[in-house]
Amino acid sequence: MIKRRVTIHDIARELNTTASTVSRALQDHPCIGKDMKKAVWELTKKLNYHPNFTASSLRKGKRNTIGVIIPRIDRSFFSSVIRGIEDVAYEAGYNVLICQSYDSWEREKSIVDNLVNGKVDGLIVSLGLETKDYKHFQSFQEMGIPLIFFDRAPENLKVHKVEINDFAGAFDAVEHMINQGCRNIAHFAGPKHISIYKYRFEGYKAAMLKNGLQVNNKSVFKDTLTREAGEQAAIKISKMAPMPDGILAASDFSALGAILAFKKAGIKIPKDIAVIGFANEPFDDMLDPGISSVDQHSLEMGQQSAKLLFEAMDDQNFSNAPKVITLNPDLIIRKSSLKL
Amino acid sequence: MIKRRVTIHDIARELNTTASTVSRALQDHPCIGKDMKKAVWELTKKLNYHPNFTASSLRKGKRNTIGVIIPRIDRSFFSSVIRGIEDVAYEAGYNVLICQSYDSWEREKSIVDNLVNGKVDGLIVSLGLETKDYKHFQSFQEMGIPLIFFDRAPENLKVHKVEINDFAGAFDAVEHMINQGCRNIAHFAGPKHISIYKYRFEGYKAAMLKNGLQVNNKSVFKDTLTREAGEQAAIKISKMAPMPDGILAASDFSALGAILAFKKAGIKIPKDIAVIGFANEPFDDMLDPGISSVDQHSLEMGQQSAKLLFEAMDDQNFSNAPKVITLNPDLIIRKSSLKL
DNA sequence: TATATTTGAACAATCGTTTGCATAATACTA
DNA sequence: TAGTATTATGCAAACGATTGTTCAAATATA
Repeated sequence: MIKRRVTIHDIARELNTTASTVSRALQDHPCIGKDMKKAVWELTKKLNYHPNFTASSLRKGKRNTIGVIIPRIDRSFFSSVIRGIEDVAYEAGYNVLICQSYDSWEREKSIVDNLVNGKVDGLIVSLGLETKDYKHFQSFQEMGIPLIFFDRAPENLKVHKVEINDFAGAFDAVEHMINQGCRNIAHFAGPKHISIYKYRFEGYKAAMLKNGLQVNNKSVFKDTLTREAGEQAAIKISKMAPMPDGILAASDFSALGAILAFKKAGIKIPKDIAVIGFANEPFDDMLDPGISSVDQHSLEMGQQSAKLLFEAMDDQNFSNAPKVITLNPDLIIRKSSLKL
Repeated sequence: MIKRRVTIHDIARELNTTASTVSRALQDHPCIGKDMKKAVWELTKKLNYHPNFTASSLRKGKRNTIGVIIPRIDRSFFSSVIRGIEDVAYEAGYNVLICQSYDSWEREKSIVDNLVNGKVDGLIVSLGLETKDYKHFQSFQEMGIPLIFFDRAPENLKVHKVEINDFAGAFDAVEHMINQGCRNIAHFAGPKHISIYKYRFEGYKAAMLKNGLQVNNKSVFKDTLTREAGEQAAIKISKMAPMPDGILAASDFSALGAILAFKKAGIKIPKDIAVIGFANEPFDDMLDPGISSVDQHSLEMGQQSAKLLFEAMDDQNFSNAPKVITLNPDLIIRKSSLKL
């Protein structure tokens, strides 16, 4: 049984004044006298008054809420990004609305459509794996609601985004393995239509070529992002002759799957084969051997995304010049890649 | 540059009718003629009309949004619960507002105060570690906004909650270790003022006593929930004589810390000492040995919490009889506790 | 004392939808 | 033909806060 809320009108009636005066008093408006303010403050306490946020939002045309769309929240990368976002939003007095696309284009579209009706003042998105066109974000843009992408961003589109230098991350990881004596390095790739995976692949190739090493097509495993896929790939690798002596995985999960499969097969890591993953998931540090990985600064990515969004919301003309923030990844070296 | 939104008045003007007719047409109200409906529908498409959610919320007194307060989101237990909540909410056409208390009483209070102004139609909470009184939730209750707790719920308070049978979880885990030959089992406990940790401790004691085993005060490690605390405790344990031959940790993280410390010290798991944790974190399955753990059905906990909240929101008189849903934990047995 | 200035507060419109009630037009019954 | 249903629509008042404008009283100035 929801009780009728106390409103500023109730306060006004009790004090023989009007709602506008009460409203101004609550905002500490200079035009309101000291006594009146005091009286209002005291009565709000007494009556347990809470301003109606919806009414205020409607009048002010601002919801103080930002939306976040991610594939799913129970992935440490994403939950960590959200932590960063929520943190910045909280400081700014904003709330965060979370939506999961589950990598489904259908659901992503339905979420965007649901959010476009003024529920949020801005939106932060990491695209689902299925998403290849971005029409559903158009109405958002048309409404003039600021939009920021992070990690998985649309390619060839002038939008604000926060990303890491995936090319450099992959490049450095591969060079590190080469320095450790690897000469025949395999790659666990992700879907090429997603730019982050494309760039990781490019970085891998570039490092190989720069060091005079061949990229063998057989050593590039497509769509190998999950633990299971990593296991399968490892089984194939263990049967190759000559067997690769290093792997750059585009995901920590496939790196994990491979490592566990190798262990089972009696293949030594890093002695027989070095492994480096991507994302620096918490478990990298818990395993033996620890998994070397490219840290994506997920927390910072969230913070930067939120900050960029707030900039865009503050500055009306911000959208004219899409801003791209590129974070530098850090190669976290652990035992899985230390041959020397 | 936010453009002025198209409103039902714009639609009405164009069609020489009124806003109320447009509104009803959009709702497919039986009182509106077919032709008019069609005309309205077509014009909304053409003008790219999106209903203003805030205005609708204000009028209907309903926000279609639920709030969630958790200590922090980048813990797989919590992110998994939220996944469950968001899932159920999405199906019901509700949005989810996420807030992190960081286990701070101060912040928790500030969040609750911020949410009480009608931002949400209902609230799901897992308390912060610092929280010992629940006054800040009172205004929420007074407003008649349904409130559900999960996992960390207030004790001795008649509130709706979803919890697992922590007593049974701990009890079963200890009996399992006893069956594996353990006789001197230690416990890594959490703060006693939080009921879940209290019950885990009780379950541990009960299983010991039932099997004629002593509970040694020295074997109960207080506030040992983090990886670091687990490491410290393991170091102490390794110096005890006789050394315990089993540990029930109230957290997977302290179990992890202990296992890593034991490994370093050359103490064999489970041969020298068995270890069981709590929460069945994803990493339990990745380590060698795998960590046995009490699964808390986090996803289901989220789903049930959301469902319970929706029940409470539907039924005005629901609050009269606080409902408690208790999930049965599952003991997931892995190598860390298999001596036989 | 008359006028100008400042201060404090009231009036009323507005944000965009929703909805109870009134009304007009048409169809149907007696 | 009058009277009753039925159908389709308009009118206007909400929802609760915000804010530009107006107005009255109090104070200061000439």
